[in-house]
Parts: sequence; structure tokens; C-alpha cells
Amino acid sequence: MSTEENRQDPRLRLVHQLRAATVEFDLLAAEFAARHGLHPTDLRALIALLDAARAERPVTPGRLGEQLRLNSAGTTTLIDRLERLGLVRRERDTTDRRRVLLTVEPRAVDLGWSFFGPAIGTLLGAMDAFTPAELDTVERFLAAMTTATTAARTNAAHHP
Amino acid sequence: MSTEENRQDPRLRLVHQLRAATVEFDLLAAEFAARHGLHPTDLRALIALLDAARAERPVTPGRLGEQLRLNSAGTTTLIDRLERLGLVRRERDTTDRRRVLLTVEPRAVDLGWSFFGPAIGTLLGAMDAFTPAELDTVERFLAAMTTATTAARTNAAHHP
DNA sequence: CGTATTCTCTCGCTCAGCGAGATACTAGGT
DNA sequence: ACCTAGTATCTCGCTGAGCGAGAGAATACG
Repeated sequence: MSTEENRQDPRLRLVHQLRAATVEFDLLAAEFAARHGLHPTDLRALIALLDAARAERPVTPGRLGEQLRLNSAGTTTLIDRLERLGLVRRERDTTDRRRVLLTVEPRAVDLGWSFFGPAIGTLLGAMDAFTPAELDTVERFLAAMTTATTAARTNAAHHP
Repeated sequence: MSTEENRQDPRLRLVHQLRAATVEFDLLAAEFAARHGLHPTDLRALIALLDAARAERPVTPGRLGEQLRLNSAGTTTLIDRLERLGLVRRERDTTDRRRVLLTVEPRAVDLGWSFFGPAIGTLLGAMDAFTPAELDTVERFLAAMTTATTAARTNAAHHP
């Protein structure tokens, strides 16, 4: 996509590849968002909500806003937006009536699959060129990179 | 980070890992942006500009806006912002005087390295746990995934 | 009970990005 | 030379995402 230099260190080349993949993923997400009149934040929220739904974890506006790094006002607006689009529903928690529980509508699940389904299919297809052992290596690698990135991030956050 | 289910298909698990890595990268970028009073778009622009500078490719507002999917008005505002921060400079192209050429200030390069340098160092360190052959496999894998994602994206774009 | 705490929402504001159009320059035909 | 079409950037006015401050409602805790 961007530069086709003859990089020296294979490890640096990998960092670059990793970033290229990230950029491509983000572009795919942006494409999806734009097509459905969603803002980037809406999509991030939707993904978080679908993840939580699959894990049967209840989600409140507070938790969602925290995860997306929005303040409470922004979170309210976000949920208003998603609710207006019929993607999510607010329900008062019966045990703690200060809280609101967010439930994703079936429409949201369908929407997610309609777009990411084919994309995931393409990815799975491309994985056929690799042996199980190789995929295992890649999985370890990705896990290591994720951990390292998290470490770098929290390091940076604690080191003003 | 999100769900810790016992997924069946290792390939699906990999898709998930890939997404997790992407999310973590984006969070790191957001952390950097927030710390320096940059908007997400500013950071994307800066990365594009630094890439172009390293490849010695000249960048005009038009090209930049195209890459970031901004219209001309938004692009002008973006460059105004970057210029006000002293990260970039506008210069009229002498051969085609309709054009403006953007050059990144040394300050921008320093800024980028001050943050991503340590992060990249952490990533490189984490790669020491893998053999060159393994890293080679991972590189092929990432390239395949990037290509597949691009394909899925342009497919979706052409299939309204 | 009263007081502090927690969770969500409202209000007013700032500013990123959009659409429409202005401006300035270049290219090509005649 | 001139007129027209095309290209690159910028200006203006507007919409709306997200912020800070704080209100309102429910719970926890002394």
C-alpha cells in the first residue's frame, strides 16, 4: 500500500506489515460505517456491544463510555444515536434502578454479520494456504504483539 | 482484552487475535494523539506525511485529503491545524503554482519517534522469542491477511 | 435517617468535517 | 493572442460529535 523500500531488518519489516494490516482493517471498518450512516464511534460501540452480548456480559452506558473513552455526555448522545437507528435498546436495571442496561437488537447482529461475515470468509479462505502448525505460530506471535503493545501503551500512560 | 471463550475453530480464533491486535494498536495511537493534543485525523495525517517523507514522495493537500477520505474543506482545516502546531509547512509548487507542497518539520519527526520508538522497541523485543523461520511465516501470513482484507473491502465497495 | 457516592442525563459550548462555491492557475483548441 | 475547460486550493456557513459542568435519581454507609 504505502512504501516499497528494501528494508534491512526483517523485524522492522514485520512491524510495518503489522501496521499495514491494521490500516487495512480500519479502512474496512470505515467503509462499513460510511455505508450504514454510522460514525466511527458508533461502530466501535457496536462491536463492543456485540462482543459483550456474545459473552452474555451486561453492558451499561457507564461501562461502554469507559471502554470507548467518552465522557458521560458523549456516551448518552452515542446511545441516543444507536437507539434511534434501532440497533440498541435501553432498559432500566430492576435491581439497581440508577443503571440502564443496553441490549443489542437482532437488527444489529444481522447488520454486523452481513458485512463482516463475507470479510471473515475471505480471511479464513486466505488461511488455507497455511498449515495448522504455521497458524499456531502466528497465533502465538499475535498474542505476543498484543501484549507488547498493551505494555507499551500503559507504560506511556504512566510515564507523563 | 474482550472475550475469553473457548472458540472451536483455530482460524476464527486467529481472526479474533488479529482484531485484538488492531484494537490495541489503535488504542496506542489514540493515547499518543490525546497526549499531544492531536485529533485522530491529525495523527493519521502525520503518519501519512512521515511515510511520504521517508519515501521522498511529495505530498499535496489534494493527495493527503484523498488518502484520509476528507473533502477539500476538511483537508484545508486539517493542514491549518498541523501548520499551527508547527508540524508541517506549506510551500507553493514552483512548477505548477496551483499546487501546495507539504513538508514535515523536524519537530514532527521527533514527535513521532519519541512515542513510537519505544513502542517499536518493545515489539522488536517481543519478537526475540521467535525464530527467523517463524517470523518469515508470520510475515507471509500478515501479507496474506492484508491482501484478503483489501479484497474484501473493495469487493464491498463495488457491491452496493 | 442524613450524607456521601454512583449512575445517567441535560444544557451550553467548541470545533472537525461537509456542501457549495470562490479563486487562481494551467492546458488546449481555435 | 484569447476563450473555455479542467484542476488545485481555499472560504463561508452549517451540522453535529464530544466536552465540561452540573442536575436528578437511586443506592450505600455511617
